[in-house]
Amino acid sequence: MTTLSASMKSDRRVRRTRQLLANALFTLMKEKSYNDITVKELCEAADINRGTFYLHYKDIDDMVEQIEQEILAQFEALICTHAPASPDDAPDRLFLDMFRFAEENRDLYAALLGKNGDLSFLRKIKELSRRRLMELYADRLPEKDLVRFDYFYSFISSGCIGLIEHWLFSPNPEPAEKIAALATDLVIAGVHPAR
Amino acid sequence: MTTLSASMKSDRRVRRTRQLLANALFTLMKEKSYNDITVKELCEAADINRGTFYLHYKDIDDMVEQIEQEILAQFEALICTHAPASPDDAPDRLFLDMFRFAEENRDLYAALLGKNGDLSFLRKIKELSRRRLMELYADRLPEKDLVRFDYFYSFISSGCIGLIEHWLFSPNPEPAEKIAALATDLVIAGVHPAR
DNA sequence: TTCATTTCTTAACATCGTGTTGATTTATTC
DNA sequence: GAATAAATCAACACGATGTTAAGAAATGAA
Repeated sequence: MTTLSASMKSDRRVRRTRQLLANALFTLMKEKSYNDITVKELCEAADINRGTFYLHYKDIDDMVEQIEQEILAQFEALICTHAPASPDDAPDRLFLDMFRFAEENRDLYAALLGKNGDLSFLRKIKELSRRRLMELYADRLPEKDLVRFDYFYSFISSGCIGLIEHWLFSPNPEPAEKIAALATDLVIAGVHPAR
Repeated sequence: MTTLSASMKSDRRVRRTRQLLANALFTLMKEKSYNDITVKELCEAADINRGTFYLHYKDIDDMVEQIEQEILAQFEALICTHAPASPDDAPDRLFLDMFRFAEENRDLYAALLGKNGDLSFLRKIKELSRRRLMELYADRLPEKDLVRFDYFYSFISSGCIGLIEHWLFSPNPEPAEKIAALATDLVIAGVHPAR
């Protein structure tokens, strides 16, 4: 059920079922808050027997959680490949990878960050980004004010997620490269247009 | 039911019932995702007859929506009192009001922005802030790049909400004045600590 | 205070989604 | 091809839902 035996994910049927369920969920989430998506209608949308759902997940929350864990693990692995930057480096490369990753997982991101999405997912990915940014750029700390430092990176990581949200739902989205460059600009040169 | 007759809100019993329900909801949301808070347990927590709930709300989603609408209307009224700033003004005053408002409605904010909160509320309040900031500082637009301008303010408004989140859940929160000043700094002087 | 009005309570009801079961069929791996 | 594992199907008890009608309690206005 919640046990992910080795066989469970290598079996093509399992992958198929889970994929169908995930796709159906993302589709339904475009129109309905996932609070009131029932297991019944999810399975009907996926054309999967309702009993089968319970072979994989405890309930819909559990399903979302598993999906989130998987994607967050990938995300963490990705941003941890970046070595601490040299003093003059900008976080271009890190941002680029982050935005590319969002691009590759557009459907999932759109569902979980959309208007019927999951706030806890937003918080988790934001916190991962924030922690990593702080680790990578800890040496640039203006030592006098630690609290301020915390708020700095809360602002930045939230801002970047804001960029992703705006980007995901814009009619004709720019390539990841452009957004990454923009994010770098904002973080390096400051955000105020009047500057 | 969903009809808010004039009498409905002036009657003390109505105010009492709705207040009890809201408090119970916020309390339950500290521990449970509001997906799986049932009407039954909510009413038991509020010590309100279950039938009474349905005199006020269609379901829990409807309840949350009504609460959000009310607070968002107040928020919008608040930020619309601010006249367009003179060219050299910083958004201190606007930020200060925003953070004070969050402080006054701490329980509600903590519930709706907490880990079991509502992403659509986050989006709405962010979008209101963003629109207002753009209206107030439209004249500072660096005309060459409109898309960039959009992203600018997505970044800023998300960043500010990020500050609020970090602030709400920090063990001993600073006064609103200090956060407002910090937000202004970030927006004016740029975010990068190395500067 | 009194009285008409409105809200809250109580209990009962049919309905629907839930989560589980056992038997059967289908698909996959080796 | 045979053994294994997953998906289907039908059936089940259970609990939350949303609604109803009648009675009790609280309210605001005269």
